[in-house]
Amino acid sequence: MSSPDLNPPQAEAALHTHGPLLVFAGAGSGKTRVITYRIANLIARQGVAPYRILAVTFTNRAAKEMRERLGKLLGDSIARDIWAGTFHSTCAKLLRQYGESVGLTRSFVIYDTQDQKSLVTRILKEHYEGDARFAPKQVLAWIGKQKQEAKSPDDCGENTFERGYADVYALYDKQLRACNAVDFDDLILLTSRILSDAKNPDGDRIRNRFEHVLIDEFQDTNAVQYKLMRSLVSKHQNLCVVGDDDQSIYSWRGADVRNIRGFERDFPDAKVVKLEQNYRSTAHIVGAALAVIAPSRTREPKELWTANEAGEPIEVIGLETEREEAALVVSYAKQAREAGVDLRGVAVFYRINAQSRVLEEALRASNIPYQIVGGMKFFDRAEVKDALSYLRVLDNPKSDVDLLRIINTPARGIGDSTVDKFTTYAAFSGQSLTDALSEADAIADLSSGPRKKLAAFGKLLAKLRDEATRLSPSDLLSAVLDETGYRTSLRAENSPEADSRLENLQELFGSLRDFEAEVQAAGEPATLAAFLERVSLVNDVDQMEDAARITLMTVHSAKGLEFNLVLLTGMEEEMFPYRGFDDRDDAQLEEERRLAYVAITRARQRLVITHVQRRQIFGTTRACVPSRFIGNLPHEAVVHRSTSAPRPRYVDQPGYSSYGGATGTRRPSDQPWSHPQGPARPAPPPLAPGERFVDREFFDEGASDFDESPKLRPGSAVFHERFGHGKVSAVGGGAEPVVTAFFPGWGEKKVLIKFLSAGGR
DNA sequence: CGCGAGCTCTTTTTT
DNA sequence: AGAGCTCGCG
Repeated sequence: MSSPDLNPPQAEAALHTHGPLLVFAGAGSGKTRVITYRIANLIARQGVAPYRILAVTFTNRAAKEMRERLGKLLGDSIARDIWAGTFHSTCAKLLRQYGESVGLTRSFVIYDTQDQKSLVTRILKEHYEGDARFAPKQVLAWIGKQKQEAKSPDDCGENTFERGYADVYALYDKQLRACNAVDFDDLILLTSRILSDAKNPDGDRIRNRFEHVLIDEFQDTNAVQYKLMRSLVSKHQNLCVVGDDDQSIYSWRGADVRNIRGFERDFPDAKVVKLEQNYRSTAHIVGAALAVIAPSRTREPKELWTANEAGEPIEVIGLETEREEAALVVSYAKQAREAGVDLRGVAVFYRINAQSRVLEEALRASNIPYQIVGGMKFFDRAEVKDALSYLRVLDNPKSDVDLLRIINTPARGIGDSTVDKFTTYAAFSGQSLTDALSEADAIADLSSGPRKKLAAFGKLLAKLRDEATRLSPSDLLSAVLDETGYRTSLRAENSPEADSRLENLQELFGSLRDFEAEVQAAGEPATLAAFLERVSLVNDVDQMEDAARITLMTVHSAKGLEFNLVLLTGMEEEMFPYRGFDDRDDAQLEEERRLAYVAITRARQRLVITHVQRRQIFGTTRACVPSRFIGNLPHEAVVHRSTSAPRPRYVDQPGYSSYGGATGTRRPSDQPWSHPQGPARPAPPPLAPGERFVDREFFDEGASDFDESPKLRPGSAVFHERFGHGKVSAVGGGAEPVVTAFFPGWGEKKVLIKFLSAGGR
């Protein structure tokens, strides 16, 4: 296997067989090739049984691709036996088999974000009526964080405030178990518990099962995942982790880049290999990526390089508005299509999903075939979730969240007050809602009408559950849609919206059919449970179609993918690096920088970067200046174009020193960006309330084409009679001249601009 | 009880 | 800008 297929470090990694191995795999350095060759080597030369190899990937799509490649090297029947999947899907599979000791039966369901929210809302209503301390979203974020750090309710809650959260956490977990349900974080956490419980024989069973463990995208593992991994390999230490600290972009969901940076501390015997030659991109693109990541403070030392030719220069294009930007994307796509380029190789990236709509509209209007990854997911649509809730509650009767979702969908006269009394009864008698349904006649609080309706609903479900034992999953779905009247009620609406819902249900049916065919082809039974699990754990990248269309997605979704032509849009301060409501700290800014690095390194041949002067987003118009990351690009690798004359802009824009080639190659400083207009601007005298805010210095000189209201922008310092000094967080568009501003001591306030004056400090 | 209008609130990135 | 929610009416 020291073949010409692999360069020396690649071969070194691929031929490693025992003990811990850390592979730093630079972008485009042939990582997947190394992983597949290494697994092939373990099987073909070392005689390791394929089913004793676990390969954890970041997406199910990556797992599938790995399997396909291995299929070519070793044959499909061997490749099929390898355990390959994400942390979440692997753990789900293990819990189906070994979940009993942590309180799960085989038919447990996986609650998604929406389900979690409805469960927590119900708990808060029941136990904390009227307590404003708890907002479901915040509580869930906090619980998620604890779970990602492997903390149980008893392990957390240092102060009173957190203690309150910990109590909700305990109730929430109790409810989940009562529902025979888990959330995403539980998949990892519960598996980890099984493994680290010395008294649990299942832990050893799992451990013994895997002789070799491989983890890809290791820089994006969190604390529980790390813990799980350590106990998984504690006996044999046959562990190979592959990653790139420069591509760590998931700290916001608990990923800890220290897992990769500190790997050698926990595994002192680890062999370390660095893959530094990039085979993917042109030299210009590699150079651009390096220049963007270079100012990063904390990096594992490594040198990415390429022997590829320089290629086309990177185009940086300035436009007026997001609509023009979309038109530019269309024109590049058209150009590509007319040149006979395969549209599969073209991608459009953006920082946040909200940017996709304008792009989508423009592409649709121009008949350019495209697909969008992310955003509103198919399986998140209300009608699809309704149908799935029926299936889930048939499979797992204890799932109260699902039962509540469908108890009055379609409307069957069971209103809120009936539901309240019913759930109270169930809680009081300690039953699941499904069980309580069969006693509907005995609920003293209810009058005969609601009792009858509940009982009828219970009979309907019982009938369907009976049919479920005989029908295939797809036939069961048909039965559900018919017998519940769901289809009929949508047809009766006779509206375009209802028609599109019916189409979506048809699509769900189709996808269930596809699933059955696929699973049966692999010689396995197509169970409803397996389908529901797959639906819970697929992401949009997994679902990406391999059709001849261009692809639109966030930079996060693009991780691990590559395209011949990448159009990277919205490269403006505040958008990318993104700044939401709050200022960000250095660590967050570093992550934005790594995100930009990921974006650039997805491109093979051509990279086009666009930025606009003003952008309409979240209902307001923002003035925009080019991103500091544009300022980092090496002069010689870039051509600048603009559809309009350059306009004046803030000269002290941090991290951005040259635009249109004005000042050349000076390395920009990389300061926190919280004050784009620069610190310590002299304060103009406050105006009397009622006077208009017209401080020229605060606004862009070239912005006369804005609209009628004064040109405050996020970050502008303002003064208000009552609230004092503050900072604008958003500018309200439309007729009302209002802005949202943050005032220390008062919080976010929406105020009329006429009551504001320019306020320095 | 169900529906609709108006209101508020949010607005990163996702398994 | 958009979704989701609450409130009031039929």
